[in-house]
Amino acid sequence: MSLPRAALRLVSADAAPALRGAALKIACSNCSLREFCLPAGLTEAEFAGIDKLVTGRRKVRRGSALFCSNDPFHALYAIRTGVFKTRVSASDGRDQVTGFQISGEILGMDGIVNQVHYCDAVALEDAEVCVMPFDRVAELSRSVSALQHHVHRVMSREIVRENSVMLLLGSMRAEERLAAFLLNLAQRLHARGFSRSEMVLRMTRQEIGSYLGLQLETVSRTFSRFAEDGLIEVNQRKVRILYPEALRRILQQPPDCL
Amino acid sequence: MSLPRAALRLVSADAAPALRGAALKIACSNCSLREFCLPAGLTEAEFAGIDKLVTGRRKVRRGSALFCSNDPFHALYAIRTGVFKTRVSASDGRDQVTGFQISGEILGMDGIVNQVHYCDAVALEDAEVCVMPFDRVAELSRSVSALQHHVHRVMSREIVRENSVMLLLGSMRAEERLAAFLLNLAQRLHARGFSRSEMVLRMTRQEIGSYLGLQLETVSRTFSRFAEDGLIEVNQRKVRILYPEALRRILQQPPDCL
DNA sequence: CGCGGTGTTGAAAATTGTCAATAATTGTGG
DNA sequence: CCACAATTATTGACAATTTTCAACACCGCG
Repeated sequence: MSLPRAALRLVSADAAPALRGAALKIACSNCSLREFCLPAGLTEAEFAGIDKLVTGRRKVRRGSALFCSNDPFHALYAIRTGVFKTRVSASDGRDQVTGFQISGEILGMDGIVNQVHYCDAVALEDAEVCVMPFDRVAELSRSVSALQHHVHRVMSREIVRENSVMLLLGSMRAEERLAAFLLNLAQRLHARGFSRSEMVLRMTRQEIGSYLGLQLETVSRTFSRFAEDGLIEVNQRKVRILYPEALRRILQQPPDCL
Repeated sequence: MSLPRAALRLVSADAAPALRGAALKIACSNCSLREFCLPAGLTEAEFAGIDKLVTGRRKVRRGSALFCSNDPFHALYAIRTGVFKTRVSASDGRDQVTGFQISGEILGMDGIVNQVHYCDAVALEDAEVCVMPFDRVAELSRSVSALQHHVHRVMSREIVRENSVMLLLGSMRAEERLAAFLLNLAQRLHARGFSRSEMVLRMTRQEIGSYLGLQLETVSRTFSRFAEDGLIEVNQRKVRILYPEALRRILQQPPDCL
């Protein structure tokens, strides 16, 4: 376990105002999440600029917020470690989880329009993010068109993601929603090198329910039904997908297919 | 009323292939929708560049698509006249209306990520849009930072809008959904100079239902209930809001307030 | 004038929500 | 390290909203 210890030292060094080498400080160029956060095919010179995008890292303890609704907006955040949820609240206190974000994904784009955040971003486990002040992002994208295009793509991807959540919320039944949730999460974890079939959920049934527009009891029951039918194994937060094709089939069945 | 007549002549001139002055062709600087489509506070010189953003206009007949899912992406579209719906489809044919767009609003941002459109944009009445090839938008925003910021804002605004639709779909009951729909549409129409209370819906009950995650019968019944309660007057597509405060109150009531 | 698409309304069915009780797990403090 | 409290998860019974199916009315257009 020497590597984590080194990482820890690096992090605590980050916090200190005086630093030896800027390259060591925060090196996107060496980051294993590069392919998720950054555009591909940058030149050396462009990388040098990009490395200056990230002005620091920030740790967020489980349960606390990276930012909240109405907080002033000044930066985008790239998740290094940990899982977040984003949520919006109605005036009467009801809230809606709008997404779960994992390493390599970007948080904060909701703040650009009004220079104020619209949602809360809460860590579901101890997490760390890279802070990218948005004025730097904007400035650098004026000269590095690969970065410009990347910013456009990341925002467009979020629009498309939300489109598909709207499809889920607007026209799927409980089983379909949960199947879509599990397949999507497994796919994103797998892209990051985790198991294709096993996962440990970092969110509660209530949070899953909020995201899927269901009550927590319905989520729990649907998990149980999937388990009974042999599609998955569930033990609290530990989920193993046994028959991904069956889950995919649930998604594609119109409601009147018995 | 000499201005409108001039505008009309301008429009018909646009249709002709041979044009005298490019400045006359498509003049964002003179467009009454400027405040919706474009950044505020541009210099003369910047306007000159912006006017070159729009390469042409395109008419879309009622019922036909401006673009469809899987169409190659190359432009954003600013709506001049008419109302559109956007919709996404599941593999089994079910579809979900993801939004209704009116004059001054921007279509096509879903296409940026994969250079292919993710949704369909269908005109609900005869419509006309300004075509803004995206590579021009990108290039010009590298030099005109007000435009760059505007593009970021428009995309962020769409992310925020979809967030609030997720809240609607995930945690509101039928009455709340319809109230939110009516208030939102009325507000957008009013910002464009239409009546605050009277409107003619361009979409069917089915389309409203799809957008709100409800069946068309539920939409119809909820309209009738609002009318019975004196909140609105409904006659087919003609709707008049009588007590906007009551509609707003419906939105803010938690479901267990009787 | 009639036809097709659209809208309204009723009755019954079904999915999901609500309430409640219990079990399992996690975190905390002694 | 154990025990207790608090949070989270599961399951059942019942209620409620919404969907489904069906019949009919309305409107606009050819």
